[in-house]
Amino acid sequence: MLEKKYNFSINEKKWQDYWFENDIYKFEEGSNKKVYSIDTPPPTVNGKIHMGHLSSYMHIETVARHHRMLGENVYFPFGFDDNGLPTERYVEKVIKKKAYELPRETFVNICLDETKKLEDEFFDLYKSAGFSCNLKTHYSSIAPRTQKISQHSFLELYKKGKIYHAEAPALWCTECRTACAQSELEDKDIESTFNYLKFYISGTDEYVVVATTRPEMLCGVVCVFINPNDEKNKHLLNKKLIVPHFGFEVEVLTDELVDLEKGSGIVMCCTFGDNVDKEWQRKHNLPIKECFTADGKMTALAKEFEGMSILGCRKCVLDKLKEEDLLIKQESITHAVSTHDRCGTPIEIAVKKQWFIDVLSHKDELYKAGMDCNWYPKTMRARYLNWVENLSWNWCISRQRYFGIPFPVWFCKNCGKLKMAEAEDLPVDPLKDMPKTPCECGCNEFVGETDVMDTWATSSLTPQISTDMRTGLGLDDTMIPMNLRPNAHDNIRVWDFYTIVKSLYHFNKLPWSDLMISGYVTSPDGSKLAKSKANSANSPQDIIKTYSADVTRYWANNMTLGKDTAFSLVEFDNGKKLVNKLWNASKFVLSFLEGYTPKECELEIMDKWLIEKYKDLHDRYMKYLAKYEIALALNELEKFFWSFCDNYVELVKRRLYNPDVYGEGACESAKYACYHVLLGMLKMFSPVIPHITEEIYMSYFAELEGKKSIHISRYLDLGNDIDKDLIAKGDKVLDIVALVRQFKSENKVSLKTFIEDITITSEINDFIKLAEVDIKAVSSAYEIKYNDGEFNVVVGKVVEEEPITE
RNA sequence: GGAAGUUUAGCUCAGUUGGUAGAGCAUCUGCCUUACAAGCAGGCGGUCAUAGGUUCGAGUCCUAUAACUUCCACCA
Repeated sequence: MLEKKYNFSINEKKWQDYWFENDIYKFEEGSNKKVYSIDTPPPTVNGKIHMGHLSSYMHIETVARHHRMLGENVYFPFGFDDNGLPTERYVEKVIKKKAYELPRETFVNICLDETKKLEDEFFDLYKSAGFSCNLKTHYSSIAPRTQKISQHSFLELYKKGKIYHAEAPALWCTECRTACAQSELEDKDIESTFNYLKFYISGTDEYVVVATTRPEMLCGVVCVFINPNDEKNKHLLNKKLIVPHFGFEVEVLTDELVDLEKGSGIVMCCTFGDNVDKEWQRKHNLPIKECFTADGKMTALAKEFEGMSILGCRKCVLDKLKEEDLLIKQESITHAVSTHDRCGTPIEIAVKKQWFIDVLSHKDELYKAGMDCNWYPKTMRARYLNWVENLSWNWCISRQRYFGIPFPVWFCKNCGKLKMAEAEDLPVDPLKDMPKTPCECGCNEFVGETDVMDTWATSSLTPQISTDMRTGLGLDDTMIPMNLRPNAHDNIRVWDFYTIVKSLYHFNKLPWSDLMISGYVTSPDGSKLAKSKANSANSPQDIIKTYSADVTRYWANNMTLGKDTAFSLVEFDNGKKLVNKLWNASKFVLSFLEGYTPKECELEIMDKWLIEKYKDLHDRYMKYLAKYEIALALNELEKFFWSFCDNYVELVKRRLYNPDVYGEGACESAKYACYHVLLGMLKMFSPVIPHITEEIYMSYFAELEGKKSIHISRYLDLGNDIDKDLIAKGDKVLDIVALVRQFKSENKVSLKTFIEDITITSEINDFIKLAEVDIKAVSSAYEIKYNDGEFNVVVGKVVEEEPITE
């Protein structure tokens, strides 16, 4: 028997431990069931998890549990993304020191310690949310086995000519002192000034006006551009201009990209101030002048400003220009500047030796791959395609950092030639290990590559990393394509894109067939939820503690797929009510089922009706979930459940209470319907609210079904042959009951008040007569009278005494 | 500048392939009914952003407009 009140804090813990200890969710090796594999997002280990992350995982959870109950063998791995810049920045904050202030090895060791601590915290949270992924054996993106796969991928793609090492312009963060990728850019509105400067024409007293937002880059000007159709300025061609203050001369060149309308129509080009400069440098083969160092200090080119920060130098140069009467005017502007998403520092372009994966020459294939994947919701495909179309940089995978997977590469001390590691020796650390064979030039001494890989170079291999946990096959396509990649929409251009790149290049296959894209949880005012706010009162830990994991999961699963939702605690109340109602309804129904074993019997008409309604619900529920529309499936189920409580149970409870009055057969029939429909509903609720459904299931159904958990049982499928006619007629009976209730409500009497008679006019009286006993019981009526005709119900007089049944 | 999304009851949102506008919350009126007052019954409340179009019929399809949101590009 179920207790009077359900205590979630005791029960949730109880079942979490039970599931964990009994390996309820384990992947069944050697089973011949259909496999359903999920490429679980490994959380980035760089701080706290907020409600947005949690809700996204709760969607994945529901899908995993759903497929398990469809009878599939669900591969639901788990891992941590615990290397790379995000982790380094987290650690730098914790220890209040920059990575470069410590010896490399010391810093890496601190990273390993700190991530371990955080991972324990994450682990507890995942468990307390009732997650059914494999928490026992998880992968880590810094672990040796992962390093091996990642380095192997590097070697393979290098062999295939997809990776190249080149001194080329790359996006550079002066704060993190590393190169980064296009996907790490984030626009930020920054206040600045547009400065109109005098460029004198060499050998004359005339000058032209050139506008710039970056006067500190004057020392790096390599030429000046005008539009080839610029009549006003064409006299400048073949003349030289003098760069203000710095005094050196530059040529005037033409290019279509120059906007005639902007500024004076004359643009200075430095290498590199922005993307266009990068284009021009390549196109016109311009010299490269480095104005600043890796950490954002001006170089000797800046003359007296050497050593200053970029912004400091800007200010001093402007002062100087004013002093020398070279600054005509300044306009205040706010413009969008590309910044580094990890630290918010404006991104520069710097030339360094970097490792790149070629993506620009495969745009077409990458575009097609996006077309071939199934995106849920469909509109998310556009974001991917939009990103691929706008790609303008090859994927720079090298980072001048420390806590990452090293490149398995050395350089010969003698000839400087690259030396790649052998696949069988992986993983290698080129700073500790040495190649086993000499260089082609005969030299035996090497210098290891100090750069490390971008974290996405590794996490783009999660299909292989998680497969490897099972098979130990490393870089292998045994489980490719996986069934599902779930993540939030911010990761489309990053993780999803890079994973497609790797899978296409390695195996010429899509990494997965389906993508399920979650929306964001925003603050109540609609702004982004920041990780920094995760410690507030609404931390996942606190929410789960206060509202239970089930209610939190209910909340998360009510979000429409792909749509951002403002976080609101009010929404949790519905979940609380549902859980409470489910408990009470189950308690009530089970009180009649004690000792009952289901067996076929002659069914009363309204019991048949309920079964048909259930089949209809089951059908719609499955169709929605097949499209990952969890919220809609849940909504259908809830509507059915509340109607089951308020209508069906009310209709049959007297039959259940009084078999002596209504007959054993009528009671059996109600029990049959109650048993199946309650069980079926519990199963359908269980992916979303796994704890309370388990508690109810285990108290009664588990033994009869011979299962050790509801979560490894199958859904209750009562067939697809739905009798729509019976459903419509039964619904008419509910209409009659509703009209009687309305009558009593309008007359302000209790629903149990007895009435003399009900006169029903309808065209389906033969059917209604079959339900007469139930109608009489629920409406406390003495007598039902029938007329043929258009549907109408007339309720008779209220009477004082109890009607005599039979 | 390009793309996507949103606009439905006071609030938060559902609304499958076109067929009489839905739920929860809020509010109001009742009801302690042998599971549940964290409940039950009932009521009030909507020119479905605007303007056109297709259709026997449009919240749903098409075209334009407006407002808001997001992504991308621009960054001289």
